[in-house]
Amino acid sequence: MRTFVAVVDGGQFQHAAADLSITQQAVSKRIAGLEKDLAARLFTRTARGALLTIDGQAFLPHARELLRVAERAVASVLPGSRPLRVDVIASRSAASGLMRGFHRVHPEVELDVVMLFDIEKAVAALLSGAIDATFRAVAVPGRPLPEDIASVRVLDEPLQLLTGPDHVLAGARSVTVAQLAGHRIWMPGIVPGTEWAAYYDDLVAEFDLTIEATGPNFGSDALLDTIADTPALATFMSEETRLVWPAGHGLRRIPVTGPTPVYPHSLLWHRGNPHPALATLRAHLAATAPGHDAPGTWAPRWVTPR
Amino acid sequence: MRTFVAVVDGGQFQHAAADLSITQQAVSKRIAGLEKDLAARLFTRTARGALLTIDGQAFLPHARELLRVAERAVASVLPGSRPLRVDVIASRSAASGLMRGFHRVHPEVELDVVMLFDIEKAVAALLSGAIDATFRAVAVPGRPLPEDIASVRVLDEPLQLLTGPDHVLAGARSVTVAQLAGHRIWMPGIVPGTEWAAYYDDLVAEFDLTIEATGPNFGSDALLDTIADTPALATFMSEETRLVWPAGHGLRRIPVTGPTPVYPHSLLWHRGNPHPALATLRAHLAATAPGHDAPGTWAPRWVTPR
DNA sequence: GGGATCGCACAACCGATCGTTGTGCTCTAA
DNA sequence: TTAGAGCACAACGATCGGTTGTGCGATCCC
Repeated sequence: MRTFVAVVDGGQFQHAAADLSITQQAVSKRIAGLEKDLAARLFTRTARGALLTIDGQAFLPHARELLRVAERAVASVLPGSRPLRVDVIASRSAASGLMRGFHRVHPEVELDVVMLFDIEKAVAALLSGAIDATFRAVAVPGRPLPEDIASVRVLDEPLQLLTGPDHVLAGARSVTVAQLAGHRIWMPGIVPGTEWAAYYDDLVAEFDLTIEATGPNFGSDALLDTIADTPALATFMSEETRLVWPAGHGLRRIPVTGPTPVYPHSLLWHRGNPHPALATLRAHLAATAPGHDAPGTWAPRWVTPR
Repeated sequence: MRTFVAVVDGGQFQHAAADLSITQQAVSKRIAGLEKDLAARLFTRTARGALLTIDGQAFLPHARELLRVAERAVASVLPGSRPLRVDVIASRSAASGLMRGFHRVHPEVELDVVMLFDIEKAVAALLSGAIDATFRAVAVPGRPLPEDIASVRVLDEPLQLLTGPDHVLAGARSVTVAQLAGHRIWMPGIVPGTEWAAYYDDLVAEFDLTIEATGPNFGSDALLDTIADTPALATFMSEETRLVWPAGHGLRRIPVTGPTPVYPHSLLWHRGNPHPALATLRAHLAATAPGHDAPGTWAPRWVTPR
């Protein structure tokens, strides 16, 4: 591809050969090979150089695009000034939405979004420089953050109740946390020791709920199927999650109030990280992120204040 | 890249090897080579397979994108059902704008836009199947279209006068064609025998203008420089052309009336062309294209009526 | 706890690939 | 007609990328 583009830009094989520091014969072979693979003639050879055929003209923008993408791919793992690498807790979380908003406002900032397993791995990655920032619920009890890691609260993500059509609460327009006492809340796939586990532990302790966090996570489809078919089961789900499920399931989303449990997101970063885009991200979040600790919401006490 | 993505999808080297019909050792070597080239570890090898590192996670979307682009690149020259290939007369012409509009409405239609030299080459390309459609001013006198080539008028592109700040007409809010008699209109780069040449020949014959079509085209920058600096020179330019020129040039665009010369664009295609997207394009143009032959406009008589 | 199994890496080997040099052909311009 | 520019073909050699064979560490399971 690089050779093809070089010939187009140079106008002739010899020029491209000089550009690439190879012989004209090598360029000829490369182009011949490309034309053979594509089963299409890309250049018309003239006595004064090479001109694009129609096929070549159609191929050219794709070739340039390929080189751009390849360059970005390499840059994404380059130790130097690689794209800003941000960890989010799940692709459908509110943090992911914040990053999309950031990308809309700052499309010039190259981004790579990754998803690490838990806050421990995320903090280790911050310390090692493998990532530049992470959205997490910080300060799980008994595990203070290292000195070098800074954090700010950026967003509270409200949780809603999700039930099937035959659930007792399916008809309710909203429920209070107190009303949930005694009902079975099913949260499969919560791994002990993660911040999610700590969050639900606190929620259970404070409001006397019954949360079944056991069992493997067979994916959201299986979860939704079970919730839809089991009248006695419900689950928590972020308000922002866009669900895609087959019609006819009749799933109900019910706001929870008095108070509304919110999952508190903070941005964490390494104080010594010099990446210029990190400052841009922090400034953007400070300017645009909605508030937190609003009246009528609940978050674990161990969440760092402010 | 393909191997990298296969390992990610399969979860282990062996699985990827089976997918690609090569040995596990070959996969190991490919990944090792990629990691060496990138100077980054992409997988953590475990006893149950391979897991992405943070670098690998950041790299993955770029790798997938690269494969997508490569696939599209190959498809662009595939003889089978390749993208719809449309020829436009210039990248800044109104036809180009029509294609952008089509792409907005039908983003699912894969497009390749090319630019051929003149209508003869374009018609030959239509007949050979190298392109699927072309925007041209059809029926240059003495050269009827072949039987198999169909055409419809789609758009009239009004021309404006472009002058420097010191031109006699620079202050006019609009000029009539009659007022242009005697003034020197400079249109460098018009190649004899093309439809552009035929167009200006007719314009000159009908309104007794002085158009200097001689001289090589040194690019639009040189043209604009000369127009800006030469009080006695003006040129025609499409109303839609967005100019980018240094501040201070003081170029003036002056509408031409009584009548307004318009460059008539038609869509040409091969009657036997079965490309499904061709019908989509024709339907889109029929539904959305502005009218033509409006009162107060002028186009050469040899333009196909209707 | 120890053998069986799983999964990846290293080594040796070998054919295909891709570069080189040398040469010939064709088209253009003087 | 000739000189030169520009690309293709041929022969050759180094490197690359595949294979087979084997080793090593981790996990699983009785």
